[in-house]
Amino acid sequence: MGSFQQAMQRSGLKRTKQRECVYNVLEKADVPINAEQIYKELLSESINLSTVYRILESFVEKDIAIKATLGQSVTAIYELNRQEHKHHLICAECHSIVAISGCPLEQYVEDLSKTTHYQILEHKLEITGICPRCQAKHGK
Amino acid sequence: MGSFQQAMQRSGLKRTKQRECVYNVLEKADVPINAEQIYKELLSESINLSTVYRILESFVEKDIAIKATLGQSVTAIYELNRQEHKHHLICAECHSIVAISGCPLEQYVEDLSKTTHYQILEHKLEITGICPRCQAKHGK
DNA sequence: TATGCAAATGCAAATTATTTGCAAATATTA
DNA sequence: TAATATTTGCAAATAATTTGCATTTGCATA
Repeated sequence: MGSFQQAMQRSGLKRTKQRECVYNVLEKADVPINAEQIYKELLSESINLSTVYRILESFVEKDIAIKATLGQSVTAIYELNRQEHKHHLICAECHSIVAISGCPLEQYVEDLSKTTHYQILEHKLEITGICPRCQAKHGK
Repeated sequence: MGSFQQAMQRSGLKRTKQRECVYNVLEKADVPINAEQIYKELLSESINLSTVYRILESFVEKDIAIKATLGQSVTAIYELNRQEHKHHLICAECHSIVAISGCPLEQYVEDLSKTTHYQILEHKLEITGICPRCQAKHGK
């Protein structure tokens, strides 16, 4: 069974063409994307933008997707809730997002839990910089 | 000299009543706040909301303040750019924010810069958990 | 201390991101 | 296949933020 079908089954959401389209776009994206980007990706399917928003909302509600905001941007971004824990590198100029492999914080978070007595649930690390391409633009 | 006056002098921004008001609100806030909150705080001064936004923009431009978004919220929040680099521990239940002393990422960020060829500017770490007090509530 | 001018502000209107009401369409279940 | 609760499309509403433009103000300098 496809992972979309599984997700619908577990969550109790109906298996519609629109949900499948949005799911597929999220699945093939390797960085978080916003509603507008998903909508544009699906122009040929002529899904309504408000439907995209509603689908994303339902996905977040059911833990199928994760909603977040990054940096100074005020646009919500979404990604499939894959188990793997990931962080991102954001370019301050072109706003491109790159995933970083590995998490430098595992041990730290464990220690922190002991010293603060917080029950740590999750963490988010955002690193901002200038990507090599934008640096090159300056060099010229 | 007040730190507002200093900030205006260093940045070259004019020292206006409105800027001083916004600065003071930011200065006395110990967590980041949004434009609407600042506006409401200043109702008695009757500053226009768009002026608040413009002032915040100019502060961010001049590194007097820092703009960010947190979690799933799509509203920008602002805080004075106090030099100290800090991370925060956020309680998922009572939403209290606690500052963490020390940064576990200094070496990591330096290494990352070498491997990715990004010119790293800054980073933000958000740790979410349940604070001891909220845990205790459950225990009962 | 007055004056000129760029910068800053207020106000209203525009834009962008997101949400909502409602009627029509569709998936699921019996 | 019919019944029904869910989902979608569309248009309009709302929330957050930005912009154009006329007016005001801070500050340099005469």
